[in-house]
Amino acid sequence: MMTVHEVSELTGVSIRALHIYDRMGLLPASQKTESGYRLYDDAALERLQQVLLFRELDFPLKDIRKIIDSPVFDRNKALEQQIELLKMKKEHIENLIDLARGIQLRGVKHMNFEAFDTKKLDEYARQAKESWGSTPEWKEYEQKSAGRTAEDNRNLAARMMAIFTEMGQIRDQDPAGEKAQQLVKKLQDFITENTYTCSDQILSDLGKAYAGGGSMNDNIDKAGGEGTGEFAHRAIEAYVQRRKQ
Amino acid sequence: MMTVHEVSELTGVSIRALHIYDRMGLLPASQKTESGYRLYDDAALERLQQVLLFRELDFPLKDIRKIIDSPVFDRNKALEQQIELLKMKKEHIENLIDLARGIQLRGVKHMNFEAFDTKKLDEYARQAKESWGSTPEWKEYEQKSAGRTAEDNRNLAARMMAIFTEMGQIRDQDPAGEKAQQLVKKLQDFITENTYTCSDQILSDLGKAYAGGGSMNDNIDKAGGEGTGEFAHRAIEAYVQRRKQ
DNA sequence: AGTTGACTCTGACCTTGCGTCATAGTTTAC
DNA sequence: GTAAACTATGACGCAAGGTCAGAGTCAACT
Repeated sequence: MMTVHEVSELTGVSIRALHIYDRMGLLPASQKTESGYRLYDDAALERLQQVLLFRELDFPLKDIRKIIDSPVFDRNKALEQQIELLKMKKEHIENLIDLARGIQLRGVKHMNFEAFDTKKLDEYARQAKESWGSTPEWKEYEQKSAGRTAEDNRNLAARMMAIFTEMGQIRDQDPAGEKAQQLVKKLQDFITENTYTCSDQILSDLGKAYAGGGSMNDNIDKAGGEGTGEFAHRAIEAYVQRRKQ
Repeated sequence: MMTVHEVSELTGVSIRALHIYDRMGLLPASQKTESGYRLYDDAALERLQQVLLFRELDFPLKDIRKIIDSPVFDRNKALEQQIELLKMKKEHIENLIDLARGIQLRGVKHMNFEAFDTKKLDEYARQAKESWGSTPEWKEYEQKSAGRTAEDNRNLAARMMAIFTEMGQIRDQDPAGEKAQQLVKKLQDFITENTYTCSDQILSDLGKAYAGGGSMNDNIDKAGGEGTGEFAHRAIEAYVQRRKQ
């Protein structure tokens, strides 16, 4: 657990910015002390890394939040897009260097402004944003979450984590057992109710993230104890397999 | 002469931005029609190119104006700095690409935020800015121009140009002749009075810019007729040489 | 000559992403 | 137990425009 100061030192993000990111839900503090001090864990840092990559690409913070919180968010897809955009930006800068060198050597008489043109880059960024906000799942999520405050969202997250805490309590039992299967159904219903229709396919995808070693995994293990994410993954697989027949 | 629309199309700068740049003196319209429409000539475009290079490097517009209008402004020095900064920016982006690739391949467990660090870049940019604002000439200029409005500045520019118009009228005569030499002295005094103490050395440097084929040259030729810049250059050289003895 | 459509002007207000106090409570270290 | 260092909230300020609104201008077609 790190304080704002420590996070700020480590990442170069100002304390003021952390306040803002917290309040707008872009990077909520993982926890708060009784006196209201913000504390951040590794999952938060991981999220911050994502945020900073998007920020570097001049995405509006609201959009970043939307993208990262999108029900269909996929880190790898995001990284690919980010790399692509970074490459375009690099190219853009190379063009500017060439332009500046050209002026140095041959004077300014060319009047070439193409190097400043960011249309391609902007267009790609627009597409990238759209790719997160135009799926049916997202539309549904938008509707259901309209008018929700950051408070509400934290509340929902807490209720979701409560389910994983329950799972954690039986993680030494059979993932295909009745209690575990009931909890999986409870989870699926909860997601459907509060975010978007959670098909078995989507549930299965989520399950992979729960055990994938990412921030999801960490969060879940924190709620239910070491190995809960892995357990949830197996329980979900059993659930989905059974329903296939 | 181009309209705002045309300039906007050519350069990608919005019309609104052009309005703002005009009002703040960063990029004054070269001329206005009776009805108040802004018109831009090639010298303005040249200046805009400089502005955009600095803007790309996230220099505040006010600083850009200061730098470009600095009595000691030197296009080549500026270009060198810009290239250096662009190279650093490029490197920064390359680091980010590496970071993103690393996360893709090996997961996020490294928690490396160094790639986001812009301290080196910021520091260099700070130095670059300072290098324009810390010469004695600049300090003097700051004092003399304190409280001057954009209107005042245009006025001064017009009075300066009037001197070149006078020069233009005698540009078929001897640059070392009495009339020409009087005008050079008038110019030197005008600069000393309104900007900073214009030593013979500085005057000589300025003279080179007047004939160098840049925007200065263009502006002067526009005020006094083709060849006036060249004439001014020679007149100044004669003036300075004579005073050396 | 009149009208239409595309431009342009100014001015006022809105927005983003913070920086900068001010004020007040909290924790840590000696 | 007190100083020094942190932290929180809130209010305000700022840059660099975007976005109308209201009004004038210009070119072109009819």
